[in-house]
Amino acid sequence: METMTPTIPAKKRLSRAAPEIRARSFDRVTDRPSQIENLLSPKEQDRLREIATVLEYRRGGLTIFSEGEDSHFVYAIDEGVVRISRHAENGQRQILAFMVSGDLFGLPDGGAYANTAETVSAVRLYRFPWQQLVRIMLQEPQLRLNLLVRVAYDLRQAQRQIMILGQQSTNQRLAFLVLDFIHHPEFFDERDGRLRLPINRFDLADYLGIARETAVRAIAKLERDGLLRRIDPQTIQILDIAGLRALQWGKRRRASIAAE
Amino acid sequence: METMTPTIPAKKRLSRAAPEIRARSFDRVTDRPSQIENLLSPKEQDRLREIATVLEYRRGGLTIFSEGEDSHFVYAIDEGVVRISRHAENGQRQILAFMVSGDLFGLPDGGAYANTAETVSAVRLYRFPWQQLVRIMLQEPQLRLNLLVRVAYDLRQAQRQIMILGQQSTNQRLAFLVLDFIHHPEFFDERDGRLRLPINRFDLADYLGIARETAVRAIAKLERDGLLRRIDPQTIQILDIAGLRALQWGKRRRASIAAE
DNA sequence: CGCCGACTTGACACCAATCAAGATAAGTGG
DNA sequence: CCACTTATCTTGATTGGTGTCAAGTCGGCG
Repeated sequence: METMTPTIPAKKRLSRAAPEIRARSFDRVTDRPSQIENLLSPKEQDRLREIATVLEYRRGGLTIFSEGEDSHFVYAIDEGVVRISRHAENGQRQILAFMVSGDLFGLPDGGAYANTAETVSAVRLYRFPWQQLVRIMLQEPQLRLNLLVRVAYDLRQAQRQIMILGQQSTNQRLAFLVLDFIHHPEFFDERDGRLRLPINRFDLADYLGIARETAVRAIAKLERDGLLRRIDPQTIQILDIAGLRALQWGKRRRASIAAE
Repeated sequence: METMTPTIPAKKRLSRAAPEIRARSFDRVTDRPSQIENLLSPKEQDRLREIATVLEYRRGGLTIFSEGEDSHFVYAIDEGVVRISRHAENGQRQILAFMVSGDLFGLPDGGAYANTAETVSAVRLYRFPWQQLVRIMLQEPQLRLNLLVRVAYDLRQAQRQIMILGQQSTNQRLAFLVLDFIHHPEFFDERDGRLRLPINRFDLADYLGIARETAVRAIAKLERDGLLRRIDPQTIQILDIAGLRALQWGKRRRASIAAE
């Protein structure tokens, strides 16, 4: 819920007078819970439950829907992890987001799904018929506004991902991913510092926009630096959270001089 | 308006049985006009005009708002180009999008702007007080739904940018940018094939997530390959659109074997 | 036990970031 | 209008990072 509103130094604004020099600034991490329960009144939740179907996927690797298919349903995750991806013509896959419990996905784009959704682990989710959802929204103004808030939140997250892919080095990207997962208690055990990565190296690489081997090497690098330790391929122990935080916003290879 | 819904070959879906091999697929380019006029009825446009203020910025490089500032207004562009960017703590800047006439920006995120908006050229835009806009939306259900559509569209665009940054090579990214601008008649003259790039190399690089010099070299490369020709730094002549299209989805350095 | 898939590490080539320097264009003031 | 300043664009040389290929290890499962 940390909606930080830091002040920005006006004099450090990028101006014509400081050419080819970038202004020093900050990043607002829009990192707030996205539980559907937090956004809906009990009454609205009841309305939704009436039209919801519970779906169970017993293992990972199953397709919920594919990009280009006609879209009739919207989904909300009750438990498990789902990957949202998009494929290029040449077969390249980019994972746009990992969805966890409480997240919403499958909003239609011109009647069709824009992305592909697949299970990463066993998943239980709610399925809402889009047409009925629209009908309810017409009656419940607040619900529609909440949906807008959700989409706006997803947009912020996507923009954050653009920042990471466009500006951060491989190691920094990995630090982001690790720190993101740490916020989910279902994966991170605070007592022993162990983090279970629910995704394999392949998905991890396609999410960070790097090659599998590079992802492995990045993990090995963080291990050499004493920031974490590999227990097994799916489990790591976090040794230095502060160090990870320092890494994620530290200087990049592509250093840009701040306007002083 | 090209809402393509290509069929997806079901057998080429990624499966556990084909490990470490990525499925061949496609990309749905959600490339449709985003003119506010197309989405609103005359009546709704009138309601909006009542509360709108027209702002004029005489040159580029001016700040409309900065990330972290309290947000009270939403903006729509009538003419000119605006860059939406976000800054990291270490001073790195990522340009998230270039907004042109008809585009909407400045939606608040928890009462504050999540991004920075600056003029790239002389700009005329409409400014809407957020509070009044919310009031109108409560009375006009359709308007709110339209706003949702707009945000959903922006989300698709952001996801497209994630794909480009995560999967495409430098030359391919440049091809994307060029082909995007070609769709805007205000920049591209179909008769002589001349395209005026309204942004400088610095902005271009920060948008594509590369260094300035790399952007220049990428342009030089496309020129050597006969795809375009530099008239002056801000103007290029497109010589081979088909070649650019082939480039943007062609094989990447990070080649992934398609499941055949 | 043998197979297969996921993970890991090494070698190498290539691309892109960086540093440096120069060329061109755009303002600015006399 | 010109001299001067400044910003932007461009190219070269160098180095580090990362994709790719190849090989090997580990663990699960039949």
